[in-house]
Amino acid sequence: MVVGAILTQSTAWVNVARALAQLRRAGALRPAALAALPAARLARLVQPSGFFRVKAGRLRAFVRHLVRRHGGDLTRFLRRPPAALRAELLGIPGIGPETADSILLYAAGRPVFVVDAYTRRILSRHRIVGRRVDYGRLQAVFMAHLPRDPGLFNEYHALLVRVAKEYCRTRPRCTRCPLRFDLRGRRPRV
DNA sequence: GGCCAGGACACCA
DNA sequence: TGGTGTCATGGC
Repeated sequence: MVVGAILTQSTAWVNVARALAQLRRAGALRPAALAALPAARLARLVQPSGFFRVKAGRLRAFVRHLVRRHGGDLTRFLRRPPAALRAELLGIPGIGPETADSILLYAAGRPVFVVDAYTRRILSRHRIVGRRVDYGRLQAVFMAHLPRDPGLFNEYHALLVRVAKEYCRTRPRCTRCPLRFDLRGRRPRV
């Protein structure tokens, strides 16, 4: 889950799955094995997920931190109090708010709502928040109005992604699509 | 061949 | 503080 959270940065999950399959075949999904992998070899394994040199560096930064600070014990690391774990994750190069929260929710099972480009896009298009709302404020909208249930946050986020993807998939040539604008926050094309 | 995709970060004004 | 470029592959 941690590796997937890093590899999925600005990348469709189907390509992340390819990289994960290669890592699994190489026996490189355990912290010790990942830490022992030469940078060039790791980069080749994660190549299908794009930005492979950057992501290989980020994976290495994470496992280096895990080994140095927690003896490579991922379970112990993930059992840290959520606020402390989040702060620690944000201190690792290449892990920002969304990646940290993905690890908290999906790997550590903590009730943290993950805000991604789809979440921002849907809420801003419904005028629930402004286009330039910062990550923390958008996250607070969900955290303040939903029960703090990891399973609920997990499914809620998954449904937002599904709705957005399905809407666009069924209307590939719809230039007036209300959801279709640049995920990086630039102006809509419509 | 162009466009775009479930971020993070450095750099600049 | 906000805007922009960079990282890079793969599907359409």
